Amino acid sequence: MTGRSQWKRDCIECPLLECEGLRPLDNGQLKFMQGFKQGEFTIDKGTQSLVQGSISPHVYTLLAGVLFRYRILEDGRRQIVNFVFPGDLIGLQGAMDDPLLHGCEALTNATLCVFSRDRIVELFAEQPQLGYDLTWLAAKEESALEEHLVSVGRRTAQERLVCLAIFLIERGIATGLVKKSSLEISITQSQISDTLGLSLVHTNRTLQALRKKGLVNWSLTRISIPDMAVACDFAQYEGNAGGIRPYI
Amino acid sequence: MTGRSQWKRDCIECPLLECEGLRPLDNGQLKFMQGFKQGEFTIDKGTQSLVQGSISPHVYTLLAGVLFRYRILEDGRRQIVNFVFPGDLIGLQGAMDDPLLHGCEALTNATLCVFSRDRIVELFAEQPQLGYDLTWLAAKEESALEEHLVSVGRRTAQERLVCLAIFLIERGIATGLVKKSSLEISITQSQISDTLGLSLVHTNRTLQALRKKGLVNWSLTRISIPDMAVACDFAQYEGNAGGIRPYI
DNA sequence: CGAGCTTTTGACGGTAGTCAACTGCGGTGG
DNA sequence: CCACCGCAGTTGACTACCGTCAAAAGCTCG
Repeated sequence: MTGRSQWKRDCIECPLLECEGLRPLDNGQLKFMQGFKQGEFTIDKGTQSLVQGSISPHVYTLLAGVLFRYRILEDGRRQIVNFVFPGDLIGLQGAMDDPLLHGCEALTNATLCVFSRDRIVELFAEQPQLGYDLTWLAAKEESALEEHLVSVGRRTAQERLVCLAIFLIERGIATGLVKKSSLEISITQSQISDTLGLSLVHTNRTLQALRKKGLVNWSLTRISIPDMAVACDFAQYEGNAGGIRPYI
Repeated sequence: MTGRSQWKRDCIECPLLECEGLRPLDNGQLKFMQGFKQGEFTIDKGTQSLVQGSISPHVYTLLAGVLFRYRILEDGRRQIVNFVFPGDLIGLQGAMDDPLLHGCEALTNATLCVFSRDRIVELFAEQPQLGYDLTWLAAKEESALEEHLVSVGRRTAQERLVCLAIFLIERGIATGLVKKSSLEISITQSQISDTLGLSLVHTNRTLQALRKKGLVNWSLTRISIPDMAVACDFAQYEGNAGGIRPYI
């Protein structure tokens, strides 16, 4: 795990408490989490956090920033599997006995909250509601992956791009990252293509086509969708990545 | 929910207790599950169980048989998202407040164990270990979906087919469905193509090519892999769908 | 100003999709 | 009993979406 280690901020000051899209913890839960929390650390944009293949003794909650998770095949082909927004949990799979099958890279500078995987069992025993929330998060993640799978398996290149844009914007809205209906985030076309199972060149051409159609404007630093309803209709997107989520 | 309703078999007689790949429940857990269980029912091969879009008041554990889960777009395009083997949980997402985004169809005659979603909270409160197991299952499912996503996004048609075959056989072994190193199950080529994001015709041709290469033999009723090591190598498959799983 | 990354563009090729017809098999019913 | 139907699989011809290769143009940064 790379990154600069930091002080241990109190959970009462947790930045996620002010996040619109997240259901805040109650006092008892905060107190428990305070003891559960091992610390925080930040990572810089572009750096790896979890590394594929390693067994991590930790679980993390993303406090700020955006990451993405990916898997890489032996010959280098990469598939980006999902994006991680504030409040999302990382490393749960690794915590469940198995070596980590995916890596994680930061799209922006980010800060993570660290928990010990060994003590997850305590969490279930002492805070059933938090255990339930953990399952909720896992189920939601599963649902997002399913939608993603539908895109890659059955949607055309243009539809995939539109779906991804909508998904990211919905998640951005829920986590307060969207301003003036556009999401400021740097995703390279190479990353987009690895997300959608397309080649870089084709991704580029498809993006241009969508700009021309006025469906999605996606530059290196910003995503915006002029008319969300039209876009959803075009891509046959129904998923709901918004809504209130629990966390930690 | 279609299907014939049945008597309520005791959990002590649960067929899953004898399944090699599943970690059996202890007596306390069995007792709890007995009260938690609402009944059983069977569905016939080819029938729908969960229906996309509905809100189900139940969660199910598959006791016998094999199902698959899928999502359908408005215009009819279908993506099969995963296969369900004995011991797997179904409907967790629906239980977590959201309308069900996928449907479920039986590949064989199957029998399901029914639980009430309302009482899931009790489970977390009274049986933390089972709550943990639930999360474990969700995390494992997530992991399987990721691997599937890598296939559809980044593997060639031949690799995808080989991966799927390996995955199904591994799961079949773990649940005792594999005999003489071949899995007897009826999956149509149409279903395969909807799983892998390919067209029906291309799936057919790819299957033939793999038969010719001697990598995978996949007929309407049976899947077998002559040399598992060679197949794994060919498909760059590392995932581990085997291993002991918890259930319920 | 040059190095390196990202985007863009052009040309070409191949994997995979579409359309369509035909075979084989099992079940149903006249 | 056999014609008929429906489903699954197979095959051929054609198309096109998308991948690969290659090169150039913009940008950022040291």
